[in-house]
Amino acid sequence: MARPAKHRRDILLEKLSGIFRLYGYDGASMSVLSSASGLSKASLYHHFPGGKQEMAEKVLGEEGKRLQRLVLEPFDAHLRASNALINSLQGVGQFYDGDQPSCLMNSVMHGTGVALFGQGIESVVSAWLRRYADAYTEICGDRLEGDEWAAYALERIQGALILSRVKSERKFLMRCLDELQGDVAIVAAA
Amino acid sequence: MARPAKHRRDILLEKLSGIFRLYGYDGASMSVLSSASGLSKASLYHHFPGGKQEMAEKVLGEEGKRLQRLVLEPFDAHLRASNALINSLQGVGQFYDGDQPSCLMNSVMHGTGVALFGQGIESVVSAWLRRYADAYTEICGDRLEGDEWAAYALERIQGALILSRVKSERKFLMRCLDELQGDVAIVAAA
DNA sequence: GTCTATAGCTAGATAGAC
DNA sequence: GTCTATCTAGCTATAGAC
Repeated sequence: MARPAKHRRDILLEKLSGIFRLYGYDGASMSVLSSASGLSKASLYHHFPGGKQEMAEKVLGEEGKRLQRLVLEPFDAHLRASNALINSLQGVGQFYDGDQPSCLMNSVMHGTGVALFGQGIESVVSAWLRRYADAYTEICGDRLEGDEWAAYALERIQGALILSRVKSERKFLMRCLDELQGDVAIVAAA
Repeated sequence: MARPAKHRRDILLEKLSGIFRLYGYDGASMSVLSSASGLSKASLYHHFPGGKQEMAEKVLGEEGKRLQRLVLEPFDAHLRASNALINSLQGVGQFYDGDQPSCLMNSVMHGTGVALFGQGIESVVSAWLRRYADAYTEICGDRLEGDEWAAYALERIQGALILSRVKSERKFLMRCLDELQGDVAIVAAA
């Protein structure tokens, strides 16, 4: 008997995550969350006594774990910095999956969500920036250049997500990730 | 007597614009729009009989005109393509003003706003992409490279706006615009 | 753990006085 | 052109049966 409850909770969180991603925090009403999850509003309150805010917290927590696993953990594997970076960029492609990839953290960073989650999101983004800056600094030997490349990489990724969503084409994200991996390979070979 | 009514309407639209930018479409409630504008809800309905949707339409219309004037019009001035691009990138810096610049179109591209304004925003972004692609193609002589640079430029700009907002620092946008102008100058000189 | 029913409130929108 | 007062619908959240 393989713990179906936990499994179902993961699925539930994924459904809720999809709604917050599409609607943002204020746009994700309890009615929408209820029909998307297939549970009544009362049942949702049973699972998340803190209501919508707790749902968003849990969903963002899972998203943070996913980012940690796919994008940040490659840097803990004691690889060469260039290989860790390339693995991480491939992880980014998995992290932002689907045909119209978009960033949950960006979706909830408006209206009520800013006050509730802005600080947490800022610290996640900062950690991501720091990892990339450290790795690229190790590759090119210049701290300033490493900082600038990290900002450059995150800008391209986040901007590509916006273009992908606006134009409904995943290719912007894919091409951006390919080019970033190319950058790393070139600088690492030099 | 210099048409104070029109002047005040501009100011009103700017106040409303700031709210939609911060809160998104769903998060911008009539109460918030009312207190931010200093007008009662009934007065807002006098100016915008179509309610919140019409407010957002008018605000997005003004934003479109601003983008046209600051970012796209440089390409109609019969300059060399490289100079037009550099002028346009300086226009981007004016278009996204303030200490924590952010994109109104991105803010309303969630929840209800997608169905209402998604198509209009897509066409604005496409026009922007096309202008940059044409100009860069003229500079480097390669259509494919022009298309790719246009996507690259818009990704960096939109991504820099996200980083600027998350980290509350305008420097990401400024550095990105400086580097894009540097790119253009280098390729134009080659 | 799930539901129906509903409380209490706030949303968008209107009526009508001034 | 602005306001207060108010409507209805939808919101978040809870009570209580099963």
